[in-house]
Amino acid sequence: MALGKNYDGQDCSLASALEVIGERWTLLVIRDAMYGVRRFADFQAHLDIPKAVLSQRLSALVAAGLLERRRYQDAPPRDEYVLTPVGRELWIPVLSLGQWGERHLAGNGPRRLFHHATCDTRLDAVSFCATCRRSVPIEEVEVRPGPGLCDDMRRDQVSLALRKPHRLLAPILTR
Amino acid sequence: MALGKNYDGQDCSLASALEVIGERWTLLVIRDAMYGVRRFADFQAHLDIPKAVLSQRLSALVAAGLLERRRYQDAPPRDEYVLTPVGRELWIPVLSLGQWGERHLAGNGPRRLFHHATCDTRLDAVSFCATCRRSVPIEEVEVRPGPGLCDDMRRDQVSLALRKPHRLLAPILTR
DNA sequence: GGCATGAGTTCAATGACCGAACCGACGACG
DNA sequence: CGTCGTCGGTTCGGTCATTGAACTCATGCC
Repeated sequence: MALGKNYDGQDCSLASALEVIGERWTLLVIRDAMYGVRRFADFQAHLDIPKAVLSQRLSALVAAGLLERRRYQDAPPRDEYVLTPVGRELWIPVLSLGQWGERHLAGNGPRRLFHHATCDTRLDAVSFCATCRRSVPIEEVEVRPGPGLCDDMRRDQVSLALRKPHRLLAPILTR
Repeated sequence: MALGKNYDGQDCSLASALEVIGERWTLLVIRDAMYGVRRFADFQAHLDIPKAVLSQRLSALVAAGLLERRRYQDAPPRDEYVLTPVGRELWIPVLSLGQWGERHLAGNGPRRLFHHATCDTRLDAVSFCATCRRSVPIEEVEVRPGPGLCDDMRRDQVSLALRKPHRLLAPILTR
């Protein structure tokens, strides 16, 4: 059976989710949007993704309501892409999946550490703050470079910006 | 840039995870293995997945250490596929992603409910039991049909088995 | 006017998915 | 013994998705 773009025949919520975020590159685009990437060129440079694929993914995420397109300049017309509240709620699945990858696959120690921005506590794999004893929404999370982040790696502006602690969702303004 | 099967060039744990579970169908296979599906024919019938794709996915998951292949019969030789502890640890990402899909995309109410098998409490989107005040591992979870599950749907043996409460990981033995 | 930049679009080659058919090794049955 | 059914695949050619490279358009700047 053709799974199809819309996962016909699969009667479950997971399939519905995969229908939106299951294509190649999509979850990485969402992850970058969580870091605060907003501009086409920044997504493209940081992910090194083919432009045609990025264009299609961004449009699909806008159509699905996970990103919204915002005009940031009129002449020439320039749009940026910002996570909606629906998109933001993917924070826990994205975090927990990344932590699973880090624990079982990655090696070299954690590349990114996620902290509760207000009390500085490092969060667990489901964004739980042990100090405040509550789950922390993405709006209150700060990402920091971890010991596994190599210094000789990416030179795009987003990678450079993420070498310092950075509040999630805060725009990474590269120009 | 070619993302490649091994997500070359992506320096992050999420990409490592997607390298293993990011292909079409893979996460649905893992989800079925969590329900207790073990036999090739059962995965195939429940998911209605092309056999060649299923065969490749199962082999890849075995190679990656998420599933193990077990001989359940010698004449003729017959293997089944069982989640390893590494595969089981995908429970939270899979659950939270499914809950996101249910909340924002699915409609018709929840098709599956997940309960703490020992105290009967319904679990939240990160498998937290509010009664016991702890996160519940997959080994202690029971899946039940929810109000959104249609009675006129799938007729494969796995779907029929899941119409009753069923302990996760417990083998669904259809023959 | 020429060049650089940003946000794409186009296109042909390659790889992944898919439906359909097929295969081999049994066990069951008449 | 021969035939059929079942299981766990394998094969194959057509369709779709991804990709690298080139290109386009609309600006602003020098």
